[in-house]
Amino acid sequence: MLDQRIVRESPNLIAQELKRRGIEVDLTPLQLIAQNQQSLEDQLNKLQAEGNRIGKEVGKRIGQGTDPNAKEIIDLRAEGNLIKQKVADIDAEEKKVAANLRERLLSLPNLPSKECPNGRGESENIEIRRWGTPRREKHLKEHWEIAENLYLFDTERSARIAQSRFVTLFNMGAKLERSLINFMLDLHRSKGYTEVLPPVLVNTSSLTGSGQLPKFAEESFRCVDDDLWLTPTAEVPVTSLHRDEIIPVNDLPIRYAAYSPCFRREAGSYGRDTRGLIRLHQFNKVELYWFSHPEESQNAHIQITADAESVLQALELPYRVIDLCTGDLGFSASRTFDLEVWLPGAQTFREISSCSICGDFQARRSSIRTKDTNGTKLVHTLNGSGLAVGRTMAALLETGQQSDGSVVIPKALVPYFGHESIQPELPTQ
RNA sequence: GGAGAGGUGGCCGAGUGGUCGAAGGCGCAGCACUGGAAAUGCUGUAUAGGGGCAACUCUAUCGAGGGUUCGAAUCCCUCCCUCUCCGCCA
Repeated sequence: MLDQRIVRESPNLIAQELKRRGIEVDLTPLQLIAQNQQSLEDQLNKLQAEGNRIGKEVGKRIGQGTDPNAKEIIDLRAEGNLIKQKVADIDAEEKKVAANLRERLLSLPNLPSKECPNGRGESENIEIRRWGTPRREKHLKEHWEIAENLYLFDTERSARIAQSRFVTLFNMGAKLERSLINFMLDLHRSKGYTEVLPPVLVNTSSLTGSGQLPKFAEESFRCVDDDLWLTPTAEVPVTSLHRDEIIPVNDLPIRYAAYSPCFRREAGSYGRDTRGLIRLHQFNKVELYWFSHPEESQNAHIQITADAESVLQALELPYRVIDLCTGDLGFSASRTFDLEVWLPGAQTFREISSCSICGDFQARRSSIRTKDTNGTKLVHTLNGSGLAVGRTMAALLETGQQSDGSVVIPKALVPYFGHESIQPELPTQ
């Protein structure tokens, strides 16, 4: 959420920055609403002050022995009643205007950071570095082909259980998923992250606090009877972990590594990535999340990205780092580095982690502050996948595939997985 | 699900209609004392929005929302949450 004061005083600044995202808005109506809200609040404050004065006067006079039924008291009471009526009217109006203002503010995306490159969309993103050597041989298989022979997962039967875009893992597939989650969490723990296993059902306030609501309701699964939603990413519950808190400055930065299943409707992606583990309604993810002092957040962004990269490096998975341009930026982000892993079967890079700095955007929505000698201020929040587990498995299978149908497991994962490779002749039962 | 108790400042805890934004304690910060520290003493210490160069001041907030009243932390209603006991359950 953007600062109301800026909306009131210099909305052009906002309009200018939103334009970089490709959003053309006239903020004059919003400015008028904000100013109107403030003017109503001002009137309200003055009336309330008058009402308080009368109330105290009555108390004082009765306390001094004036007969509660004396004319002067009755007159004061009448005056108080008059003010009460006016207060009720203005208060109702102010609430209406304030709610309208908030709703509109909540629907505006974050402003891109100065460093974020301008661009209209995906095609104008900037590659900033690569790591590792991609496998470029011909006839490499895609992960679902590899998995079929090894009987690692089944998507068709999963449609019987749930719907399309769900997966059931079996045997070495299930074990691989489990070992990847443990591996990632241990790696991040060793760097000082606090491990978190949050609720998977989150309420409306949590989704609003991190920016998924009100604009993206159609992307989340909802339990209508309970005001609860299935979390689309651990970013949501972890943000709300400190909602309405003032974090002591010495506790910053707070760094969490949260594992959670993630649920997304993937509305509007019909026909895309219909096979395999790339795009599912339910997938596992280990999410990195920082609450940072505002002055430290730039460095934090570099660090959280490096921490996400370290997983790919440990797993020997080649990748590249993309600096998303303003037109491709997510709603809450002010700048984002995407990590794209190389998928040898598809001969392409695919997003496996998105490392974003949100500035005070989520902190203002969620009211998360810190206090130092200069006063109380909003913290900055950052998030990055570390990593999406299903896509990691896809990359591992395609990268480790051998001509005999087996898959070699990277050394770092062997202690977790318990096998150096996955062999076709392993029993499937 | 049934019965009962309760939700007050960073924490504990007083407050049942009139200078209560809220006693007291703890914690924290500053100052004094000390060679240094402990102990002690003094002072300060919520958040948000408005006005003022500032000192300061106004408004709101005692789980949330509504009501009664000139006036509500205090009375009434609704909801949410927590705890205890019983039932059920992985």
